[in-house]
Amino acid sequence: MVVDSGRRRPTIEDVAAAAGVSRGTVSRVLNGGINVSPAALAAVNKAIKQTGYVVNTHARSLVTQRSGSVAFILSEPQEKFFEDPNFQVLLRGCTQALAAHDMPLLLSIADSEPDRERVVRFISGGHIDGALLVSTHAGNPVIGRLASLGIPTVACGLPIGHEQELAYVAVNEAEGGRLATAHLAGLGRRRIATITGPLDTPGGRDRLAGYREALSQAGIGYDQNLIVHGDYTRVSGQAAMEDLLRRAPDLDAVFVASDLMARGALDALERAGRSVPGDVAVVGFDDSPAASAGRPGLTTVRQPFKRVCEEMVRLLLALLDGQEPAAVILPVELVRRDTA
Amino acid sequence: MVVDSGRRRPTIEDVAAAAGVSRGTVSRVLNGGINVSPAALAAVNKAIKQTGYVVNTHARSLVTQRSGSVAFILSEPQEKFFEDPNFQVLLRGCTQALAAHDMPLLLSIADSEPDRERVVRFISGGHIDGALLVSTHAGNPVIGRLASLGIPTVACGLPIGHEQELAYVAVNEAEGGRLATAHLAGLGRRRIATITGPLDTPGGRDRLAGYREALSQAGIGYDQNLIVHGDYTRVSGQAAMEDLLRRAPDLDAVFVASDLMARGALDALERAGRSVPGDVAVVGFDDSPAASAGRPGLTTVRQPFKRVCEEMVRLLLALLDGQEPAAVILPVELVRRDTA
DNA sequence: CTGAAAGCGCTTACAG
DNA sequence: CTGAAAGCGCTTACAG
Repeated sequence: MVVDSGRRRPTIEDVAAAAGVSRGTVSRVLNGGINVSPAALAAVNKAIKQTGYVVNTHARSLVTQRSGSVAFILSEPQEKFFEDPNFQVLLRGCTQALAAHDMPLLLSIADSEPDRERVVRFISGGHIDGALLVSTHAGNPVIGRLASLGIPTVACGLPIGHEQELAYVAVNEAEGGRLATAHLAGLGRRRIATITGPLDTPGGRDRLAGYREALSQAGIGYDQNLIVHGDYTRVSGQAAMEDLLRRAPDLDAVFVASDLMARGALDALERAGRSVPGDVAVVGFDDSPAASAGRPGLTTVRQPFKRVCEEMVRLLLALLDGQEPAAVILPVELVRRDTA
Repeated sequence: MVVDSGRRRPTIEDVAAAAGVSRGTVSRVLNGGINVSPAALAAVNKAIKQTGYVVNTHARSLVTQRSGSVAFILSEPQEKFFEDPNFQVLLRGCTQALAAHDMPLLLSIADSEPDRERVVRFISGGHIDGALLVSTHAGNPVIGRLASLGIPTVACGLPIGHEQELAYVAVNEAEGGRLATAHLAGLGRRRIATITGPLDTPGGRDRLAGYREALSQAGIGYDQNLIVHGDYTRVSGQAAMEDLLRRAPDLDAVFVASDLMARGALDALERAGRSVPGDVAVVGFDDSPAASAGRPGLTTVRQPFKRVCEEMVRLLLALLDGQEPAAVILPVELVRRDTA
């Protein structure tokens, strides 16, 4: 490939001339090589290499009415964005899944009302073909806007209140909560507490449901004192654990709805002089670096983030292809480390 | 504004018709309103509102030969990307600084050789006007590629080995190291250790230089045993601290070249039964959430990340405007909390 | 200050 | 299978 930033970039015309065919034929080669003779195909490919031709996406988009790019919309309060490692994992995964289709990812951050306005304006300006949406909270206005604008959108996680309109990829949250709690019960623990996420998030709501289900399956009674809520941050996990230790000093296990909160809970347990897992067994959720890096290694429920991203991109491409919105639910699995 | 995803989007032609002027006049209004009569200006603006017109960027780019978007290139090994909160801060800051200019940010992750190839191909395809580059390590091949392709590029941090070719925004790393160490000396500490970053990064190299300068200014001798190296991760900070405690059990302070490593160092000190700041005073670097959230609050050197991002974008726009590459060095400041 | 027109680089029926 | 041609929606000299 000849790269030359100084000279005019070669166009389809240059390739056609070099290959001795028409512009139409070059274009056909570029778009899948259908209805092209083997000889022409070979000539054009050679000419492309020779000239260092790269398609001008703007010219292409102008006629196809497609931008060939998608927006990744992160609609979370700022603090979350900074702290929660899952966003980074999702962003990275989606970038790479799209790159595999040669599609660039436009990052849009919409964590304030003016930003949301701007993002919606940008989206409705036709700059992108579709959107990948990451927003955990129910009632986020961006969700409704995208849906009503008819922008092909795939949400990450259950879009509470818009399950019917939007395509989405979620993990089996309830099963994760059940798995974690059943594991603790299987260890012989009977006073199993839980630190949930916000209840207006699927992760908050459904992991708790799984917890309750596991308790009932294990024949363990339900105790309101063993349930406290956090907001997925490390400090909230620590505060929640301190709260639990006050309310239920006899607890012997805790299922925490995120690894980050679990780390905070471990801090609190250490300060309270409780050994882990001896006195209190702990299971987190996510299998993020917060679980695998650092000591002790955190037993947790693994979310298949890479797979989530791949499915999101697959679903979005299907939408762009005219298919109906679909939902994908992915399985989770327990990862045993040191804390339970 | 009328948004209608069903109907054909209005074009400049529709606006011209509604305003009773030619397409050229509408275009002039769109591009700054120069050489347009007040009456025409008003009519066009009204027509734009009425029709809900939004410019088709592809058509515009096709004629202007400018994409109007820039790439944010993150060229770091995967682990770093996941753990280091600074990348997230930079990404967010640049996204917002660009959004203020109505420019979208294309995220490009180049942490493996195939990815680097892809990113360079994408960039050289003319899809973007310029690049914001985040890559801490010297000798990163992407830097040279961008420079030789003539892509307007602004680096975050000193681009070691390419200081003359590339525009960049950096903080005064050496001054940060000096400030932190001088603060420790001012506290009466005399056995001041340091945990550096990798020495092929400006942050590793220059913060260490500042440390040495402060020692010499304070009349404290230099002791090789008090210097160990980490890689900016939390676990590396912990390991480095353990190493230091073995090599120099009498140390009474430590300057750590990142907050995350400092957290790891605090873990090690706690395990070793050293009180902070009583036995050992600790200063970090960055003023990231790792410093402000969590206990104890970490005394640290604040990097003005928001400002860094704004300057990067300003510099890039200047480059796109034909100006010569410039460098901006931003000041740092000490933030006192609990650990020193 | 304004309009008519050329042209940016593609794709895609259409006719052959 | 292939070429000639129209057209996507803009911007920008050019002439007035």
